[in-house]
Amino acid sequence: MTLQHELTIPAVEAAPLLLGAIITRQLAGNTVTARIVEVEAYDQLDPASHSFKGETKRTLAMFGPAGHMYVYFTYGMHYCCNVVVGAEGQGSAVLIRAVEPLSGLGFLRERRPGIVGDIQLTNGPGKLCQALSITLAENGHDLSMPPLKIELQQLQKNETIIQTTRIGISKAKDKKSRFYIKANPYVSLPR
DNA sequence: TAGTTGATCGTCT
DNA sequence: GACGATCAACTAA
Repeated sequence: MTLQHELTIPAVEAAPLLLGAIITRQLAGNTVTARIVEVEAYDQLDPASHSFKGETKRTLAMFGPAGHMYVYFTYGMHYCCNVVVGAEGQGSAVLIRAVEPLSGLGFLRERRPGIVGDIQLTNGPGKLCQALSITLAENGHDLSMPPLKIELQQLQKNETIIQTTRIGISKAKDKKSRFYIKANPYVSLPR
């Protein structure tokens, strides 16, 4: 079963599946691993989704095959990364909102100078992209291959998935498309 | 501690 | 020419 195959399902089903998945990032001789603890589902029927208005040059990767990366740049200074899901051409993706660093903490701190605690390194979409050095260069990358890889994992027995409303956007705020692991300290919080 | 705003640019209208 | 799936610094109280 390939990653692409496992993720060829609707975004709302792929989102909980991606919780607990392990990200392996190799960069400049360093290997960093992290676990996904918070995600958000987007599909083409969602007014807040970049794919809502159809395929454009910018959102091209979002319409590609599942298991690839969709990276976009926003607010003039932040990148956000998504895992493309669903059938090719469908325009569904799951935004990675927060991860829990497992190894390579030193490298992450290096990427985010001035950050004190471990939690603030990766508890937000813009933050984790900076920490993992994810930019437009990773747009469209196949996530079953190094240097950026995702492997699905079972959650621990004592971990629970919470589904709730979204954060940080103005359109379709009330959709319950956000999923996170209950009581995980690395989950981003409402402001 | 809650609320506001500046930074900064690719993409779309 | 306006805006955004954000973040952090600042202000007021």
